[in-house]
Amino acid sequence: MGASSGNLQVARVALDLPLAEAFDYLLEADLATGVRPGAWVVVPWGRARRIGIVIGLAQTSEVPPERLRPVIALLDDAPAPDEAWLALAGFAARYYHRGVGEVLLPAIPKLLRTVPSTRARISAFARARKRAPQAVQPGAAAASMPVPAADEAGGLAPGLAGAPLALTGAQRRALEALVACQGFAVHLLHGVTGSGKTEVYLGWIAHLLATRPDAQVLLLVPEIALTPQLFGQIAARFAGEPVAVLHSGLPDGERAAQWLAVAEGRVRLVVGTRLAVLTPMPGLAAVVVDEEHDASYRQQEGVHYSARDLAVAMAAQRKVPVVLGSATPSLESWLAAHRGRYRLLTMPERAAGGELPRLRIVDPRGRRLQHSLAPEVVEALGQALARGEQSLVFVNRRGYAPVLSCEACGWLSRCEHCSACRVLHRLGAPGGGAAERSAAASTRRPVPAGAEAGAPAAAAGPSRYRLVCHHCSVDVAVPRRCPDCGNVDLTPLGRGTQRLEEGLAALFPGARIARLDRDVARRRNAAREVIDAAHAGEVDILVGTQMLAKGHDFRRLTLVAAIDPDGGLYSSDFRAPERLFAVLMQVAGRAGRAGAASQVIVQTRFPGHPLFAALARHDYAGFADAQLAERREAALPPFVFQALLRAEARALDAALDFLGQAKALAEEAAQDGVSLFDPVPMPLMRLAGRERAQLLLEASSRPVLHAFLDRWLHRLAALRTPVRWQLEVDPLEI
DNA sequence: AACCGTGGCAGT
DNA sequence: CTGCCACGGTTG
Repeated sequence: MGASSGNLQVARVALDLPLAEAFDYLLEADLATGVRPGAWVVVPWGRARRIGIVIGLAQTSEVPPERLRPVIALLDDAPAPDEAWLALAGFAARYYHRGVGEVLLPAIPKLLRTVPSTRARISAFARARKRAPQAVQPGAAAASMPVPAADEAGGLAPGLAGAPLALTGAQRRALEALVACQGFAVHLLHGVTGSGKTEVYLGWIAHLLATRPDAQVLLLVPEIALTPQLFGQIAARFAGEPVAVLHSGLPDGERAAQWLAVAEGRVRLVVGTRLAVLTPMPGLAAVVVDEEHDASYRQQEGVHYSARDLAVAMAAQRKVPVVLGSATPSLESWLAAHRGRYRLLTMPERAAGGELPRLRIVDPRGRRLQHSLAPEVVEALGQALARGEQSLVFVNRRGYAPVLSCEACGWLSRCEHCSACRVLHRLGAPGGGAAERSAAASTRRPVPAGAEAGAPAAAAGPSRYRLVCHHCSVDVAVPRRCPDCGNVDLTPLGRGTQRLEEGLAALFPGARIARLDRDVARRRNAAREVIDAAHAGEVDILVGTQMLAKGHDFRRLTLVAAIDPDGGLYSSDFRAPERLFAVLMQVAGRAGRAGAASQVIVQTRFPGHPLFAALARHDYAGFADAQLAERREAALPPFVFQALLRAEARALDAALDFLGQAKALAEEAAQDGVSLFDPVPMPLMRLAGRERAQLLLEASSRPVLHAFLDRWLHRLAALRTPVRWQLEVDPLEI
């Protein structure tokens, strides 16, 4: 155990392993002088070799010297050591209670962290360095960013003029506050949909880049937001400025090239999804997190970090300002603004001068519904159609119907592997037999009247429908008769996007209807085609999920109808109302952006719910304050701090047993301010054939939480168990 | 995580 | 007696 003394040169190396520890290696004389923290090295790992990052140097090691093996090579071709990057990874590792290597190495593109073969004539770094990011072209989409050409790295000559913009008073005030800001500060930019937040970000970024030649700025966006529209705005503003784009959909070579250009400070403007936050940025001068409330900032694999929270931590470490922007900020950010930790910048009006849409709440109960639509909805759609204006029908369920049932015996289309029902999906267009792939993306002509008659499973034959589990993706044929009682008359319950699309086609035979959801978007470019068609005025009614909610600016859209968005209202998840309010606000915000009078109709069976009253007033602040009061009363986040231990095993009892042992250990390590709950099966208890359970714990403060977790995890790691487990800090779904 | 060695048991 | 898998301990 005792540290050996002596004059060793030891490098502590972080490796891509799910282990908390870094590993010690000897630095032999030839490397001892060149290796610093942050250096990229090749080390032996058993019989293999791995790339690691040196996180520290020492003269001694806990490991007996005879067991230390030497560092094989220093990758002197790699980016220069970046201490700020190490510091951020160190913070993330401590905060999420994981190893530094688990944070650092997955943040590096695969091509750059594979051990170089001795036969390769040119290193991966040299290859990646040859391609440098280019300026964004107007209309470029993230998936089809211009392929960087060789030797364009030096192409930073161009002017930054950008089109001078007419800013609203609120935009100008927000921009002035940002421009005046020196050092670390968090700004919460709360602007209603259409208030022009992007112009404020871009104006600020332009100012920074114009005044500081070496500055780098990071613009984080949600997954779905890498749209042509955003790149159009960037291109208009930053003519000729190379822009790096980082997201998980890039081909390996391109990802490596973009990443390296950022890490070496050759690109000043970086736009990316959550993973971009862990890219080294030597010149970081500012960070923007757009739609900061968005759940896609949470990494779901490996270390479950929040890119928004890491962006704030990084800004604090680097002493630079950060802007969190949203029309519906997370309650965590809203509270921080209330308490004065964040500076609140408000933009209450739309930039184009358009009125916010009028909002009506319609109760479908006891009404004569047509294809599950209340008369007010049908009438408003008809009127918009007659005026030649566009409508958007929002349903947050994809597929044809959420469940298939047997009314004779109560059978439901449950998934065998998950605790959820399989969703009925239609494979072809309602009128023809074409496959989903070809039919869905294009706008359709109406189907012959009566096409929807009867229950589809029976009327159309099972081959045109499938039952799909949205959790494990198992996809089975629709049974011809009830598996339990033999009844041939199976009934789809509820409505998804496909069934609503079909209903609308029957109601409005002359209308051009297009659907957009994840099924449509699966086909390459299909989402783009639908959006383009909508922009070109080739669509009268858009039907879809929240995919339609973000970032799009449909000029002729004057009606938004949200159909039965009730799922979130009385859910066991205390964050459900917050998410529902955000998505409704966002989808409502698609209406009337060009200034035309517009309306939003929410069809709901709970018209008296205060959420809708606040929504009708466009009153985010009122809603958020009421939610915070409830959360305070119930001692829920953001007033307490949570962590969740999840366990997964073939049998539920094994998972629960493990969590029981974990709880016993926790009670030994517990302290004032920490409360432990009982192990319970997870809401989606069974997933892909694995049984899952969880143990929730709460603490009165972050320091208390982290001190407790340190002691607890130490004991937990010593517990040998076949159960897979993982700790989630600040869990979003409980 | 990936790899190795050990040990149990079935099969030729 | 060999071969295969399952488990558990190690990797510096």
